[in-house]
Amino acid sequence: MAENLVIVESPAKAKTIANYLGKDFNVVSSFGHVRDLSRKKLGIDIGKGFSPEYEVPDEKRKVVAELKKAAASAKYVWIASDEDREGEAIAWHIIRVLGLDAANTRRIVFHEITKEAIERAVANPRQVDMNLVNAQQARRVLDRIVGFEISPVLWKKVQPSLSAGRVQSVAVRLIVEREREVIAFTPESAFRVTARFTLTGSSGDGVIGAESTRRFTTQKEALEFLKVCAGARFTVSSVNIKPGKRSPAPPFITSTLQQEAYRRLGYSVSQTMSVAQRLYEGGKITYMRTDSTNLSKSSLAAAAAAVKQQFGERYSKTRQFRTRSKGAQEAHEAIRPTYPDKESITGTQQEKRLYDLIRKRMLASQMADAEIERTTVVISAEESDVNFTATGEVVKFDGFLRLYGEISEDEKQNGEAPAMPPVKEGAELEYESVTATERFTSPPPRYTEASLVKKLEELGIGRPSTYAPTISTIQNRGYVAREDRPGTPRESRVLILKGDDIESEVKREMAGKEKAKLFPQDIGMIVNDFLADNFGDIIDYRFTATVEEQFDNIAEGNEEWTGMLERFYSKFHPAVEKSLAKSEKKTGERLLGNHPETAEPVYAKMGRYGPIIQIGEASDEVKPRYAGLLGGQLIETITLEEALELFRLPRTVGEHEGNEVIAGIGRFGPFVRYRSKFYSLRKGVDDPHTIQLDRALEVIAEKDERDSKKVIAEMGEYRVLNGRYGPYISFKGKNYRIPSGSEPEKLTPEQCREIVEKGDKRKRKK
DNA sequence: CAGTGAGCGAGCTTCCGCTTGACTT
Repeated sequence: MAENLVIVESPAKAKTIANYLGKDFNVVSSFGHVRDLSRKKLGIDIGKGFSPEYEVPDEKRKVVAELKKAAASAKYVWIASDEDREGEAIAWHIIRVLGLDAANTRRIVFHEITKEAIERAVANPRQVDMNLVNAQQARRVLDRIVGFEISPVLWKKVQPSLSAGRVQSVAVRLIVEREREVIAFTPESAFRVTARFTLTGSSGDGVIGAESTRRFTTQKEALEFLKVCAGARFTVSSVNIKPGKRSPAPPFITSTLQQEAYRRLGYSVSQTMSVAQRLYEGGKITYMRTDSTNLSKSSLAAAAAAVKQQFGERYSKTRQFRTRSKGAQEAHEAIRPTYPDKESITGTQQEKRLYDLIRKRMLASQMADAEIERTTVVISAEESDVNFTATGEVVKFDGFLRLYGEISEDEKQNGEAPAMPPVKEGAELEYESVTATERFTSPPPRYTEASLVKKLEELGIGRPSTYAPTISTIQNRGYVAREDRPGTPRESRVLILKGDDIESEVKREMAGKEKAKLFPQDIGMIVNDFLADNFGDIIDYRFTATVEEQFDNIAEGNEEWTGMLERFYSKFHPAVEKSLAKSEKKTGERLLGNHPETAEPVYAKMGRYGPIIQIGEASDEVKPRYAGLLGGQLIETITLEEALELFRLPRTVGEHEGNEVIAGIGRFGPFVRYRSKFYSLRKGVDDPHTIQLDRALEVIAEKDERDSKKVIAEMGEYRVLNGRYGPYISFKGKNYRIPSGSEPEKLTPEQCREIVEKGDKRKRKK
């Protein structure tokens, strides 16, 4: 038995370290925290100095038992959890849960997993830092109090099962406020003038694309300018060549990896994390939850060697980046390939692409700046004081761009800045065309998952391990949804001057088209407004930064952690009491106007099952009429006309064989109903408002046909069915997968029974 | 699962951060 037991947080890390430490060390993992506050109860005795009641959760029992056993047979226990607030607390909890003796327990830390770093750590053990542990306890207890005291207020005042918290509520607030900016935005248009010039005569040849230095607010002004341009003599009035350079971005941390994987590969935040997790477990990359851009010495050397080997000496430049994010705890390295010289890996397509991105970003960060020559040409005509400018870019030395090109939003739209033909001052030009295009200003952009992470990180809210879960939480609670929008058609006017003729055109474009953007939902807006009214301090963007400062004070030993909580709670708890004392329930009710025929009031508000329109006031005599809002409609913005439109459904389409055919829109979209069976209508194909009986019957027949094919075979209680994931067996309300290789049509009842029994066994193992 | 609800009441929901499974009928 090994004399030494080393406990780290992650099993993948344990495996690597074991290789460096050799036979005398048994390296095991705690799988993160081993205990926490009770899941059900508040778990804090506020009256007794905020004393926390910790429990080992069920799923951690096994790990703890194994750790205990391993510790009992070791002479020395080394706890090598991360060197940050959470890591220190993990170490302390392990000591308490395992009942370890301080005398033979050693706390060690390392920031990178290299032989040298680990040997240095082992040579310098220390004790658990209780100040740091207390800072974590303060953080934990504060988050629990905020979450577990505000959420029940929401259950009473808004809706059951809702939640609020220091991180998620700010995330929702960002999205709600951005949406309101978009709603309040009115686009303005102006005419942007571009021209294509050709060099003439002795000036050489080539084409230059240029843009006017002025924009014109009205079509009339734009037209007048084009008239001035017609027949004007254009010359190059100045040529300015400026050298410039571009530097590579730092290697990835969690938030930048999520952003780039979204931008370049289209991965969602959670997708990126799970692919990265697999790469990490396979030993292909370093740890993927990190806020540090630091690179280990050995990886810098490996990267330099790889760059020199692939591109030559001139391309290599060793750099170390300073971490810039707020509140970074820097317990790990940047995300990089374990072996930077390894160009590709085996794995799924997704894994290969993400690895490639991580590797290129890291190697590029160790490459030389790109050298660029930017040419700006000013073109003018005597007839007008409005000039044209053209810019061209020539890459003199590509440096890191060779490996990791940039894609800015501009470049995505316009492509690379065009190359410029060589021109001299005074060169004469002729226009091929001059085009005035009406352009509209855009509202501030809605958040994507990735840009929300970026914003949260800027505000210092949340940690690398929580970005992805937070985004899931606010979607699971129904506060926000990731949606596409087709946009609305908009006309843009275009004037084109060619020769002496000016033509006008109207271009149709889609305004406000969105893909995978985060949209607030009604319940998110109502909860946000409720929190803003009652708990403004908590959802203030600076709240986390303020408490983080206090946690830092505790960590440095300058403040008692219970004192800090005392001060916080003495202000926070009265706000909870006050919000409970207010009797009204928040439904976000909004009066849209009065019904044009009956003059009854029409309201938009939150119902038990979602947002609804209500016509009429509820009383003993009057029973109001209700209709649900459609996807994309908001209580805040729906108009009276749109609201009344909703009452045209459900409608009777007609009668077939003595039964009514009804069309409507339900929780899962538009449908027709026939003999109490529902048939979904495809968006963009059939509209429940207008669908006719013959078409409705077609839809019904199609689905009945599909359903009849659903049953492959029926053998008493066993039914072989066709499902979303292929054929399966249905037995007593439970479903079972059919092993691959067997033909579902030819299954016998005996084979079915076997499959079901095997399936049940698998389930029971869990 | 396809409507926005009788009445009453018990029981439930919830945080953030550290980790990885199990599970895809």
